[in-house]
Amino acid sequence: MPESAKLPTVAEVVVEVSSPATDRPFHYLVPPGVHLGAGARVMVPFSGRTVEGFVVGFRPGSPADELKGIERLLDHALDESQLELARALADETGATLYDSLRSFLPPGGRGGTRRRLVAAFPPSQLPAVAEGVADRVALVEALRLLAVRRTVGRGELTRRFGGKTAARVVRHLVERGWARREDQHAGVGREKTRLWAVLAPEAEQADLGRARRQSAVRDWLAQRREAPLTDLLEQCEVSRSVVDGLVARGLVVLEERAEQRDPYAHRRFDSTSPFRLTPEQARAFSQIQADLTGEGGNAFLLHGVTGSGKTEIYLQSIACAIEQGLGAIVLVPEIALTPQMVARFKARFGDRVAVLHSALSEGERYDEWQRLAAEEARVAVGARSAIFAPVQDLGLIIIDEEHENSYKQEAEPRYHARQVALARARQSRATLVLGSATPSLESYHQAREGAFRLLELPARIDGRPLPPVRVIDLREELANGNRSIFSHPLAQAIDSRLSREEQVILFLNRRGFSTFVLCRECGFVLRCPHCDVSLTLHRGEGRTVCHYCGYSQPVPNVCPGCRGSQIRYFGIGTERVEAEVRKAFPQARVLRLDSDTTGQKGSHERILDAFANGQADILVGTQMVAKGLDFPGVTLVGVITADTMLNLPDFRAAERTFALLTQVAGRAGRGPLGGEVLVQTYAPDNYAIKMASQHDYKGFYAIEIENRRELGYPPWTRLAVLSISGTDELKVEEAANELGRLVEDKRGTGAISALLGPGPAPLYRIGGRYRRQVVVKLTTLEPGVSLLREASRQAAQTEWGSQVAITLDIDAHALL
DNA sequence: AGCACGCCGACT
DNA sequence: GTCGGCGTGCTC
Repeated sequence: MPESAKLPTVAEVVVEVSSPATDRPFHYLVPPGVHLGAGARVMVPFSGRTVEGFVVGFRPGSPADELKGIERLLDHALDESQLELARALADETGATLYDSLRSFLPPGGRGGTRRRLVAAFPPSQLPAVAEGVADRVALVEALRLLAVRRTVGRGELTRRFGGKTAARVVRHLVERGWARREDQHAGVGREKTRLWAVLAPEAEQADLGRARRQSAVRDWLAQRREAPLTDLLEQCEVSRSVVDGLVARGLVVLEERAEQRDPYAHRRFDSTSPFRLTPEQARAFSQIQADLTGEGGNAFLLHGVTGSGKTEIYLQSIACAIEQGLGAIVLVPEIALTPQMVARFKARFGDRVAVLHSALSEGERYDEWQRLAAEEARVAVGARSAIFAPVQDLGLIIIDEEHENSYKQEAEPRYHARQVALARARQSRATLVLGSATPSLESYHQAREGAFRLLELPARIDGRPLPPVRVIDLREELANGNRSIFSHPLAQAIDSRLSREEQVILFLNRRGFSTFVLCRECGFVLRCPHCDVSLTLHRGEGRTVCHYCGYSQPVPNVCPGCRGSQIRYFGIGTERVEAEVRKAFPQARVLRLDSDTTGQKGSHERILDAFANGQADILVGTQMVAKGLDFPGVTLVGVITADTMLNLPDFRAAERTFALLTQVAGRAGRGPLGGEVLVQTYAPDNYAIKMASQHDYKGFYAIEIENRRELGYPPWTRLAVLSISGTDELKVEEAANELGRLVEDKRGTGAISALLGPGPAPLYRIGGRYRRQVVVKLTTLEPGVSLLREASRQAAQTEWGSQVAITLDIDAHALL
């Protein structure tokens, strides 16, 4: 820390201006008497304004320094270890150091100023933009946005128009008086307060004369000295004015106290004890236990088939960590962070668990974060960003379903939770456990190379077999004249389950009713005006919807192309499956679980509870029904079409198909009645479908790892994607070509093994923005990341590059 | 990123 | 003259 000599100390500050040009420390004098360490959050003058920044280091002052001073110390938000991790994160992902540092602050309470634009005109009176005004198109678009939403974030405008145009548009709107800027300084502290009534010490004997209610309250309060005001009013059945009377007499004092919200206060969790482990579970657990109680720092890949009892191993490992005085982080995919999952952890560890996920309010998440920092809670359970949680003396990190895509953040900083977990575990000598029934190719490869220790659970607990999987060739069904969405075997299987009063899950990875609307006369297909996709019919809403940007329009009665009436709907979604089930099996009680039926808070839980309680026979759904659900009554799982994911133009298509089929198949036969799985497909010979039907992960891995080797895809290389997007097609193309040339120039170093593109992204247009990409295969991260960072920085300075948005994604997960 | 500065053409 | 639009360069 700085030692105040005669010359003032100079602090190195990373400012909250996240751009390549400002992604370096700036130097400021530390005012005398101010004590701050690395990681402090400060306000500093910067280019004519005051911005927030993080102190990342110090150097001694010199007489030659002509520096500005730090204006204000906000707090000591980060410590040295967090600084170190943030630096590594920035280096590995190409993100700015500021964005990386910010990840370690509590979500929601994250510092920084949120700049927003607020409409200053009535919604009905859209101001007219004069002809010939510069940026007219952008101005009109911004005004339309403001008219609808009334407030628009600065970041969104930047994404839409590019930095310079966005800045001009904002200035124009403000100067015309059509909008005003609003700077919301997001402080970290956002405590909820509650009024408490406290009895003054000399109050008890005071004569209150005829004030009957006041003396009643005084007597009630005398027994407990203090109580929350709301409780008092309720219990004593008096109004606030009675208490005010006591306050006026000086007998009671009202105090505002900070209160912690407990998001799970209304729920009861019956505590559970550890279950007896099977011999296989015990073998796996003992290795984790040995690391936790010994040296630590090892990484385990827990490859356990569905229903093999991975969660119980997690729970006992956490218990072991807590016994050692260590804390733990448990990551689960966002989609699996259901109340059922949380309940399992709460039931075992009670208040020592802090839950972090997006369904909590900002304040609730902040409180949970603080409970971890204060060591009141020792276990963080949450989605991706919980890997940054301030768990003290971290001893264990668990990533459940480690192959899940939701662990990859698709915004700056573009990290993968697994990669941050590895760095944190290394730093704290913590034990890392990656669990999955279908490990990512990357992780299994690491295990084979010896970087992870492989722990295997090849069988289900209680000796239950994995369900047999039957692959049904839809081409044959079609040849036999069956045009319905249920093959004969599937229809029969559903029928038999219904007659035996067993339960069925039907899975399809697409929501909506029909995936495209086509005119039989002229071939016109209804498309999104902003995106490169066809519109999906949502019959319940009577609209066709774009699944990428949310655009929707009413279902047309006649073809917009030829005015003909032969409009037909093709492609199936879950809404259609539900309708067909009701038609084919009118006696069945059907529930649907997808993001259309789970819009309201709690509806997800309601649907699952209803199914668990046997209030429905058939559950139709998207991936939501595939993950982590445990319904012993389900004896049949039907996959309506396995092909939807297989044909995506992405190098992970086979891996995703295999994983999803395995996961969904795993929902069957978890109870004593056993179960089976029927998979309908037009590609029964595809290796992903075949191997999934045989529950053969190793067989799938063997084929896929060779495919990846031949094509030079991960895990044999690190895949980086430079994306170029903008509203002007020509500018995007020119900028992409320029960027391609710049990357090509850097190939000589050997870090870049292959370069694909520049070319249009498979989804060429989303939300009115054209998208091109340069795909790069790296042999090593360093100097690969620096080279690509440099290329994108250079491209941003070119004529075209400055007018589009350029992003860099290291270890990109999808190429769409 | 966002601010100031300085150049340029179009107006009172 | 001078006002607003737009490119350029810099930020401790």
